[in-house]
Amino acid sequence: MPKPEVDPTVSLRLGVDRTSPVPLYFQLSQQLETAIERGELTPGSLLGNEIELAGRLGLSRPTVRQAIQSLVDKGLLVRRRGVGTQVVHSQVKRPMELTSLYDDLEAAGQRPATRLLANTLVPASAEVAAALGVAEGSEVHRIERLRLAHGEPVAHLRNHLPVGLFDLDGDRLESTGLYRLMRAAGITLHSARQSVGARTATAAEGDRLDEREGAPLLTMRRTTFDDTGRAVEYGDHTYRASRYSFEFQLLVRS
Amino acid sequence: MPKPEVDPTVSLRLGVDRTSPVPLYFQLSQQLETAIERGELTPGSLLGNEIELAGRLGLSRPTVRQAIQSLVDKGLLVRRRGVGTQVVHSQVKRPMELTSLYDDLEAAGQRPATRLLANTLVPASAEVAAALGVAEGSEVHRIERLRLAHGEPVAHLRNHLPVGLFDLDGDRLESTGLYRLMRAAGITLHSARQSVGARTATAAEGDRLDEREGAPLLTMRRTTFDDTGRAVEYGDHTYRASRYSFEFQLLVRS
DNA sequence: GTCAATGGTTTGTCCGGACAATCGAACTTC
DNA sequence: GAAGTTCGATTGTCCGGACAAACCATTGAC
Repeated sequence: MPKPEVDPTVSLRLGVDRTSPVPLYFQLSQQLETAIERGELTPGSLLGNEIELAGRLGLSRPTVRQAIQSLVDKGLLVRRRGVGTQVVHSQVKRPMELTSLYDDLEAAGQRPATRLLANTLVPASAEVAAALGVAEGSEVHRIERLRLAHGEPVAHLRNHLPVGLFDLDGDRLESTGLYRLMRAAGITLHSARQSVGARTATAAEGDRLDEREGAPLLTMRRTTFDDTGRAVEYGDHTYRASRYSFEFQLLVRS
Repeated sequence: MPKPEVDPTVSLRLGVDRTSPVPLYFQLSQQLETAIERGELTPGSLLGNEIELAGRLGLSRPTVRQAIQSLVDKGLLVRRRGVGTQVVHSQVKRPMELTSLYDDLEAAGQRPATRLLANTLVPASAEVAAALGVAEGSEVHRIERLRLAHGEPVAHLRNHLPVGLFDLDGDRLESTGLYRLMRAAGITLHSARQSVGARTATAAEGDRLDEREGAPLLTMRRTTFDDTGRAVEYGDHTYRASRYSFEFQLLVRS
């Protein structure tokens, strides 16, 4: 019985534009990714071997491998030596990224809004100084914001930032997220150290978030670093557990 | 004024063993990683250009690049075109991985223990069936465990698993983590979809975890998939917020 | 003094080739 | 029929080279 299993990439309109400044491997990986998203490459199907694929596209094998590897890193493909490359049966949504709550809510169609509660300079407490790597008592920015979705409070965000990093404009703080402002100021975010916990609301916290005293809160503390290793932000956030939870995908790094 | 900034890798004892079955790029990346951990490569220092490094080690540039790239992916190094490769000023600990609580506690020296509360076969509820991709009402394993650290309860773990995946031995469930058992059974874990939230404890939950009713709990729901896309586990866990929080590192994928 | 042009350094991308390691299936042997 | 063997297929690793793109410091022009 002949196996009618053909390389599913042959029917795809794959092809690269060599006049484009976009790297070839990136063009290919994007085309493959959209094909997977659209279901044109069905989960579990083999991809056809690299050498043949390279020949058909007029690319070298290293270039094709680079494209495939980037999708393997994203968790969309799985390679097996001696077998081939398969599309993962994916419930894959998105790995946990370093995004701001604002972008998350906006992507979910939740119409985020921000109410700026405070934007001042304060002496750094011991905790803040340790996180930001500055001297205790030295001046740092302190921002407090209330984040709303559909007009309802979702989270209380308190952030401390070193001075002189970029312009903290009150208007812009209300119209977008902090991370977007930092990126726009030329800061390259690199990594963050996070701690997620829970506690019950005090009376004051309850007032702020429209919850009762004793209501469950999700807490997140985060120190963010840029690619030079500087701490650029320290955040201490509380979320209404009734309105928010962290959703994310984890990949096994092998 | 002359800059005495020399390539710090020259003083390192770097070298590869070509008779070893370990890939050359892996040998190099490990040597670099340990050098960074030991502080022999200080944060912020340049690494010396790839071509010269390759020549010194008797390797090709692609191999050296592969080694460096793996450390960039781990967040230990940063590359800049026209500048060089720098060691990140790292607070880097560990990116969020797909680990079991058992391993986490053990790594932290917390002497974990497990009390097996239940290990039965039950018909799948709608929620479990949807998560595991089986028919509602079909039989699935149900495990309930209490996780202790230093003899104190830390978390209540309820897991559902499809039948026929591997042998669920009660003794082994008490002596190690679930993920270790799965890996030992030849299952290749690939990814997981997680949701982290908070709520207050009911009276029954309080009893189990040695907390009062109304105490804050951290909740985590997780569906884990293997590399074929099968759901291999669905977990519904509650942690004592007073004793546990999630600590992890996030990297910006660029 | 300030700004623009220049050039050197370094990483980014891409090529073509070679051999090894691993997997699965077909085949052989008992 | 079952177990071991062989073999083709596919990815993993490694090499050497070439040019492009981006960054930084220096130089030059105004």
